[in-house]
Amino acid sequence: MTKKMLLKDVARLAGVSEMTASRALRGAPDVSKSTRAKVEEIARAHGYVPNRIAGSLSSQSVNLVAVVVPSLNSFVFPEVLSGISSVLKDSPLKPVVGVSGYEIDEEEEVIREMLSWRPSGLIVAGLEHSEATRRMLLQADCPVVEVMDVDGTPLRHCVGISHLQAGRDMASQILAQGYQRIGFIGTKMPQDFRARKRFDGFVEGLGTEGVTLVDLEHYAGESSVVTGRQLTAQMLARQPDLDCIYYSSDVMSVGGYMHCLAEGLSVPKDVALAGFNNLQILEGLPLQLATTDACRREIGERAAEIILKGRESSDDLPPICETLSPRISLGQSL
Amino acid sequence: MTKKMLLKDVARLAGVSEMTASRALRGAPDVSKSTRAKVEEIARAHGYVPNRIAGSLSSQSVNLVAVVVPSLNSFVFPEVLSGISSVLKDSPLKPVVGVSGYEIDEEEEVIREMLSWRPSGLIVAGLEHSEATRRMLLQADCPVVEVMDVDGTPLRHCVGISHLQAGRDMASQILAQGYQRIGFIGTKMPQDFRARKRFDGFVEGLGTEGVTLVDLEHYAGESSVVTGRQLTAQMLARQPDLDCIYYSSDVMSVGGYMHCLAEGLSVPKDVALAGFNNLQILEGLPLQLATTDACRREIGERAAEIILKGRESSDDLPPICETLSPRISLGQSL
DNA sequence: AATTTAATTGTTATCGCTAACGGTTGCGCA
DNA sequence: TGCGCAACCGTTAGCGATAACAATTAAATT
Repeated sequence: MTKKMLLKDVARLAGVSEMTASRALRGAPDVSKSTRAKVEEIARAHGYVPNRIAGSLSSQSVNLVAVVVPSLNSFVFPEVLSGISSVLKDSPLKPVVGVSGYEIDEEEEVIREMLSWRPSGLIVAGLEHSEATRRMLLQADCPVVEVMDVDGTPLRHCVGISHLQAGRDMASQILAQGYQRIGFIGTKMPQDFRARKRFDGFVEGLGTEGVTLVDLEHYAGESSVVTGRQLTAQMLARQPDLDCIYYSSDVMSVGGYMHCLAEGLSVPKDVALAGFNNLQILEGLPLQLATTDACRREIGERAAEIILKGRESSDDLPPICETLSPRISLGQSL
Repeated sequence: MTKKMLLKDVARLAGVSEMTASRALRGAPDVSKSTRAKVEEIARAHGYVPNRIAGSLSSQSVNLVAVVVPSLNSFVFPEVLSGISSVLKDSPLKPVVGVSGYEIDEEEEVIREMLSWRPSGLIVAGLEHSEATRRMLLQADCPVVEVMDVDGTPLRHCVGISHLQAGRDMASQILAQGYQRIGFIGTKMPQDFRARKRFDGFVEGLGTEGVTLVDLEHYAGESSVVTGRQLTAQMLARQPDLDCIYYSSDVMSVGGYMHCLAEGLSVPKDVALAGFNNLQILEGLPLQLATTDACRREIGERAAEIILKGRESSDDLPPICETLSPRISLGQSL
């Protein structure tokens, strides 16, 4: 009870060999009911916690799934995680999260760290990686799933939506409502490739109708309500006759809406607003803001299913690429 | 390049012993510049990723800090994490997050899993654990820090605030503003011990002035803006003459505020609102909502510092308990 | 030149657990 | 009685790295 218990201690106290104790505690077969009970009893009584470092080294298997996301503050990845967890729930696998901070070099470091633990699978947000990261992922002897985005060349497996298309679709919806003087406000712009793709798709979509952006703000920091509010205030000050703003995230569009509330502007009469992600935060607002559902939870679920599938089949899984269809909801702000 | 590289492969290719290769790659001293360069070059060229499972078993040290929190959706723990990360940044330690879902049994399982990896430290939210968890934590041969809450008996180290006091303080502030018909809305109530303590402190605080709660809602699900809005609507329908509502979280008070905006109620004239946590989401609102800063980031930082300190000193750290002082901000909603 | 001393590199022995395989026991059935 | 087959349990040999110590070389000192 005092010093750290090892398997051999449990075995000795139970009067069996280490191997039998190991089998008993792991729920492996070939152990009689009675000895299993005795071993379990002793282990519990002495607070034995198996050393998975040793166990994993020996069994050459680690029941962890590495999940690498850019941020945990952005409200978007916790939902992906929760999709992953729910699928992994009734399997021996557990998700482990790493955060890359929207930095491609940080991502490399995090992924190297993750892979050094030899996980049973790896799920990473995005298709853009450093060359070294790409090599690591290709050589990793576990299934690797790139998620969120399908605009690009997946290494092998991939689950996501087309952000280019999401941008285009929102553009066509906005144009269909008759808006003409349109602005865009985005955050993390150089680094957030998906936001960038939505922007590109949006501009392209406007272009097909001969419309060009009236104003544009690319903010380097992370999304937040207050940032959305400030940038909206600035943009409307610059362009008083703007009639619609598309934001890189709902967090920002909520900020824009807050600005309108504070200034007594009517949405969408004075200015229309649209965001992206369909975050939960939109739900309680007095006005339903337009957004595109990014299928975050489902992406997590599908990715986890691929990992599970890869574990079952001994040989390599054929490449899987699932493109989900995001749903636009116009709400009352367009 | 094709098959998985081991240290011995790197060593062979570099024409040195495994030990030298190991030293070179770990940046250990006693390796000549030239051989170090050669080894590093070969490792990089072949995409060698060290096996930390083996390394950790051998060195009997794992550079991970386990962090167990109830949830990642609640907007509150990511900030604690970020405090932890920032302190761990320039140390070899890396945080690993586990989620207990506000369930004491789930927490036990997650902590057992975490400890089975023999981390260098463990940070866990809350002071309430199952008996088995308590035993595990006492026996763990790494520093354990309980965070967020100081109302109770810490196992050893502890960093947090008094939620009882936070509740009392908010009560006295509210009473000082002259409110008398007061309601409380809380979520995760049976399981979220800290919300419960704030509630208890709040009721006690009101009691010292002879005031009792007019209405009370204990919602089982997680906090969200929309839930806050709905419960507020219901409560105000039941108690039209309520003049103030205290919420278990800012997420909920924002929902209450949204209800007021939607219904054209004036805050605080028609009803005053107060939340807890000082979440970032409060920042962009048209009206500053009253709240108490829970010192989340600082709690994370202090906890991480204790872990680092514990690593340095070979012998056991004397128990440390840091009680931070939450700051109330009245904003414009009281 | 002989001998320290420091700088490098190699050898050996684990780390704690589990895969693989080898025994032992007991029972059914011919 | 004796063979075959489960059911159970033990022995041996690593898993891939590193700590600790031994050995070698090179540089420095007397």
